[in-house]
Amino acid sequence: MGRSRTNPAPTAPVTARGRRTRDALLAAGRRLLETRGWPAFTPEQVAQAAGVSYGTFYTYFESKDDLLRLIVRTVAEEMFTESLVGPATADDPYTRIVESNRGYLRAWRTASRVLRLVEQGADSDDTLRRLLLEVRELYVRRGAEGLRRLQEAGLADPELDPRLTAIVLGAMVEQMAHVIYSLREPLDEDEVVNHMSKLWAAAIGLRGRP
Amino acid sequence: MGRSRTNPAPTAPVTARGRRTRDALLAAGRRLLETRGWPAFTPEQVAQAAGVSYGTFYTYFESKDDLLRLIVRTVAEEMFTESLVGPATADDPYTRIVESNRGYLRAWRTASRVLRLVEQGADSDDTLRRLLLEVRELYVRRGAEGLRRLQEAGLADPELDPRLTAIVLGAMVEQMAHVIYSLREPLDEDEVVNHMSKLWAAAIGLRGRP
Amino acid sequence: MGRSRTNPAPTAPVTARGRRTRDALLAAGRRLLETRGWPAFTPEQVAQAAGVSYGTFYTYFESKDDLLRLIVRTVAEEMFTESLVGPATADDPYTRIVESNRGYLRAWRTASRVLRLVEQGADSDDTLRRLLLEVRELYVRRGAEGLRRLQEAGLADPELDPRLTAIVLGAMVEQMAHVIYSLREPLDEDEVVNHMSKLWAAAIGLRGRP
Amino acid sequence: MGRSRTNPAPTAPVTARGRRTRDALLAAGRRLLETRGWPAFTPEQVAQAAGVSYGTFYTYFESKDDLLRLIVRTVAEEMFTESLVGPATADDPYTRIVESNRGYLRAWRTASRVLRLVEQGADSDDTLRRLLLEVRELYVRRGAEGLRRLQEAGLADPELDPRLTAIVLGAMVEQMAHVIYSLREPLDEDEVVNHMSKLWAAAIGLRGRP
DNA sequence: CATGAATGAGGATTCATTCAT
DNA sequence: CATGAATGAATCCTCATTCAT
Repeated sequence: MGRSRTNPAPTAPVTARGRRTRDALLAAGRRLLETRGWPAFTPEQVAQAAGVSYGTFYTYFESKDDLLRLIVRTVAEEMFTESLVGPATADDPYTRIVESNRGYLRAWRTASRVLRLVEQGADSDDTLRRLLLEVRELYVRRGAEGLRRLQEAGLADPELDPRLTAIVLGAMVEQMAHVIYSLREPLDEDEVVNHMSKLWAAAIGLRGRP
Repeated sequence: MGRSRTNPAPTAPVTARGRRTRDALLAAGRRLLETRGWPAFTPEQVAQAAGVSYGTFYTYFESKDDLLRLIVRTVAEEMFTESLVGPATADDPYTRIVESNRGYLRAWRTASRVLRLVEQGADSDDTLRRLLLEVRELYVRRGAEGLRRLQEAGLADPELDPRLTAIVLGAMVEQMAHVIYSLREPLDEDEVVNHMSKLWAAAIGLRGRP
Repeated sequence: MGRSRTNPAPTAPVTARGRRTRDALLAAGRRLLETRGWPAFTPEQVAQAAGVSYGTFYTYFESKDDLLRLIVRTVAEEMFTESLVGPATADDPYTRIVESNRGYLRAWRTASRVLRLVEQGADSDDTLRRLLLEVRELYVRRGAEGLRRLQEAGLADPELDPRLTAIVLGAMVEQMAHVIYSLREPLDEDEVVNHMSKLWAAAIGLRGRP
Repeated sequence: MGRSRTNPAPTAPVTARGRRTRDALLAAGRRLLETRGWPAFTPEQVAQAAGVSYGTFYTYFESKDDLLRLIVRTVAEEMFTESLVGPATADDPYTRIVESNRGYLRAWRTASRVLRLVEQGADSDDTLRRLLLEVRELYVRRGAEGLRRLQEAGLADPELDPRLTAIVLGAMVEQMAHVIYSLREPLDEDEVVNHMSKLWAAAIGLRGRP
């Protein structure tokens, strides 16, 4: 990390086999990072977990940092994608909050570990930091818009600042994902989702639920 | 061959000078950890930052881990202490919520960086992991009790599970501390405190505010 | 933080080149230990003596201790092997004693330095200590059996306890190897062998020599 | 060890208290060396074992090597002294051999550990090496003279070279001391002394015993 | 003299990266 | 492309010795 680069920049794999190897390394790297944390995230262990030889790592990645960036990008992309799923499955606003919270919680479930790992690595360059901020921003915006729409429909307290409210909501859900999935506080996911939704509905003064 | 530690474990400093040096090392270690993260937390850099020579580090700490444990303990203790400050400064329940949120936010402000750093590596040290859990538990309990009292006084929604509610509240505040102080989202502390309090008051159905 | 070994333990070399390097390291380690003693036995010096770079040491050995164990095992095995050479080359019992003493002396010549070195540090490694005891035991048993056979054939004093006698004999030869080869007392090997044999033959009351 | 000397040469203690402290350090150093081996022989541990503070070590000894030299000299002197005790307590030559062997064995009992430790320390300067050789020489000479006297009195095989015979005898006893006291082979001291004596008497063709 | 803190060179080990085959 | 060996800077830790009080 942080060494000066002298490696030849690996080119994209051209053969199918090459692509498979590369994918295996990516997957192995991510799995290691998620399950065994930063110390296990070494080129050697990644290669081994992917079932290829040590040196092969550098056939596909310029450096360890290179792989890390790619993993984070992948995780971020998944979160972007996930955030688009079923933007309005239900009619009932409360049910939409529940669904949104559940989706949000699950998105963080997958990503939380990796993202937190990166967040504190002082090594992590600014590209990553900005990427993380973008991911958060996406969710914030989505939440803010949802609230605005409710306010416009007269279903939520019109005094609340949508953006700030969404930030606070996002913080709550993100940290709960960490509490449940990483710290392993013995809580039932469904119960938490329901509770958070109930609290949130009350917090924004949601009208229109039974 | 096994080496089995022949040197005695470092003892507490006897002279004033020793105490000063030790304190300087502790402070330097904590500062480094907070400001420059894990990679900067090396005995060499800590010693240098404290203005003493390399080996002096080991006059006072058995190992790098030893110092880390002490720092985390210090941070945790500060949070315990801070949690006791002014348990009931105000009569008005809403004001109490505001004050409590402000205190909570500030407690995490100091500790958040260090505690998150440790959280990741905490796989390897159960002592620390347990300490972190205790700190969180303290805040959870305090929040749950506050809510219960409000419920008993007929001032809050009696249906809410106090513990779960407190966990969610804690998650919100802790993560907001991170968002504000580490990610440096440009938010005004007072505004955030007020907003969180307002949301929370509504969430628990607080009665008795103007 | 505990660190808990993330790198895999070194595996046996796969290529011929690897085998050569590993052998060179083993040989260099042993040579250093024999000729320049414990303080010269550092991974750095071993690597340098083997003509490879510093880190290569750890490609083949888990640690300095690991190499030491291997060396001692090698030395011990050589002694086991050597102890089997020509168990009965001569008919004449006296000649057999001479040959046995010469073999014994030479076995210790090679091993003495290394084994004594380890004997001191052996507090810390029971594996090695036991190995050393086994080597000695092997020679003791062999000597005891030889004596018993002579006694049964009516060629040696039947009153002597075979085991104790063999221990004493072993002690004599082992220490003479040290005196000659390590302390460099200027003595002729042949002369010493003959003298020891003569004394020993008389000591056990050997009959049947001219 | 082996550092260039910049220390002021400690002077001999003038006060009684000074002498006591110095003696305590010497004793502690020797005890540590004998009982816990080389790794425990550090200035710090010696000071601690002597009940004085760390720095005091250097009030009395120029260096760790300095103390080591003094210890070895002390041990050597004891062996010199011991070798003079009762040079002819008994009339009977066999009894004299027994007594001599017992004395020899015991002398090595005390010294063996320390002397072997020093023997292999490549650090140990030539002064020590020469001292060790002198100690051995003393015992060799004594043994050789004893044998010569027996030969002149017609009580021992006149063909034996006295010096070589004494060297071999010395080797046997010295190593037996090691086997018994350091390797802790479970042997009875008296039995060993008697057995060695019997063997030796036969080896030199001693006449004149019952 | 005694004390306890300070020093820093030296030693063991790790691991990201490069290289020869 | 793949492989496994080689490299060496960086890191943690030890300990003999020096120094300030």
